[in-house]
Amino acid sequence: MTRNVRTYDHFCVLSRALERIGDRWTLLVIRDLLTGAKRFTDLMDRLGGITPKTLTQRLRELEEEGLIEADREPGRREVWYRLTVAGADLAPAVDALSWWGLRHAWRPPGRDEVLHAEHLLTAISLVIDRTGGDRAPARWHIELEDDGDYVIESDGHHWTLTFGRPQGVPDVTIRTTTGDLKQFVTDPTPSQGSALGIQITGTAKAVARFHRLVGTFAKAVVLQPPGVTGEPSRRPTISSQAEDEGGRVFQRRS
Amino acid sequence: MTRNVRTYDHFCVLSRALERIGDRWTLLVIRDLLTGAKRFTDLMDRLGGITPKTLTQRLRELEEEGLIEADREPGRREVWYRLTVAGADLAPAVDALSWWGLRHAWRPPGRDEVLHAEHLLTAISLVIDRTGGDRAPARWHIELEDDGDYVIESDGHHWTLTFGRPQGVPDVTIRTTTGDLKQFVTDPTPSQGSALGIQITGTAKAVARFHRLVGTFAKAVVLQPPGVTGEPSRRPTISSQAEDEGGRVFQRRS
DNA sequence: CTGGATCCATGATGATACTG
DNA sequence: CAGTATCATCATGGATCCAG
Repeated sequence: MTRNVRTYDHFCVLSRALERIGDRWTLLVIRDLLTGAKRFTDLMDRLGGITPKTLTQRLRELEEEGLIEADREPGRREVWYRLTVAGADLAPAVDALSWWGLRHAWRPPGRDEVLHAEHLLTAISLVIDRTGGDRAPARWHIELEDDGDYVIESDGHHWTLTFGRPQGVPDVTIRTTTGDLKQFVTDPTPSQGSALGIQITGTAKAVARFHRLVGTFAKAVVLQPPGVTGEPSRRPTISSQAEDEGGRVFQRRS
Repeated sequence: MTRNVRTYDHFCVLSRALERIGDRWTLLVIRDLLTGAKRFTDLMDRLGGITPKTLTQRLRELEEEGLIEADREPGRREVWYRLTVAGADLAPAVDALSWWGLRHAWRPPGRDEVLHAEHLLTAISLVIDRTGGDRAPARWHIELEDDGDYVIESDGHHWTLTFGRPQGVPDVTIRTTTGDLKQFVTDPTPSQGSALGIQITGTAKAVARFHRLVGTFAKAVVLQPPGVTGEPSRRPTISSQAEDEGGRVFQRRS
């Protein structure tokens, strides 16, 4: 009798959590739904390499466990998947893991790696939220000609990314493509924006703030693939309070 | 050519993190090392059901990725595994996932589920840290006759659990066994402590605070297995700011 | 006893093609 | 658009054995 690989049978809150969201792909599905409801093919686009079989299986499991809901309207082909409150409550955990990944598992994009605009924007939002002290309200509308609309905004406390058109008037509107956006964030200056033909509109002050804050991301991480700007960097380049000092060991928290 | 199951090949910080700690058992190993260095068999004890083959593999992977270090002193049998700074930096992510598990994936202990004292104490520390406003400094020494020493303490900002004897003088000392501890936390009153023969020493004030804070855990969760005190509860019983209201759906964060 | 290694079985996942 | 179906492969579990 082989033990069920999907459970741990421990009396432990972390084991319980991992039984629900610890399977391969699961947390990536949650991540993509945290920015807003999506269709099956929207998720397939973002989860490059997943097979439809696996995605179906994950969606069914998540639905059964009450983390997502499927919106199947009769007479409509599309099925929209969205998080329940329990699912959306994973946001702090997803953010904590992403933040760790940014600092300790960073590497420049590989040659054959899929880059979806949403995940680049997620990383930008995360860096702006966690490294800058600037949390004053803002709303940036990013229109990607090849991938729809995104909104990066701060409510005065936190920066978040959402998929879809903005609710309310944006301070800054950016119109470009995924490819140009990727180029731009490595050097988010007005001149680079012009060179790439990116349309950025808004008040001079708001646009300057946009450039400055996106600059914190460019400074924080290395986007160029190995060989373009020098040595590949497998070491983290972002510092936090208790940062690596070359393998020194310590004992729980700071 | 089958794709490597251990990578995602996405340019995404969460994917990068999950490639390192997303495998089965990996985050549970991290969790057990977050409370202090452990030996192979210490980990085997806590990771009930893991095979030595899998544990060896996980330890090698984590060592290679720089998240743990193995302390192999010549002339000594034991190998001590401990977190590097990069590994210990996973603490916020582990805590966030555990906290989600406590609220949304709780269930009473199953009949055949392994309960290790360390994981019960982890959950207690987490609840005290996140639900109470009481973060004044404290140091509780828990001596388990069958499982060594633990310390739950607050530095004035956060409550943490560590494995091993306390550094400094504890405010409260609790001497008992794993089984009695499990019984006690369901009803952490002085009378129940006496009935179980648990030795609790310290000033009256400190001991009263201990009982009160452990009581927040008892009130927060249901420890009894189904049938003992009534209906099984698969629903979470702890409330946080944005709590489930029966499947209502919303859009990213609160 | 600790700290593993080995062999085989099984189930989860991937590749590819196809369908209502 | 939203999946199913079929086959192949790899990770994990069970059981057992072993060296210092």
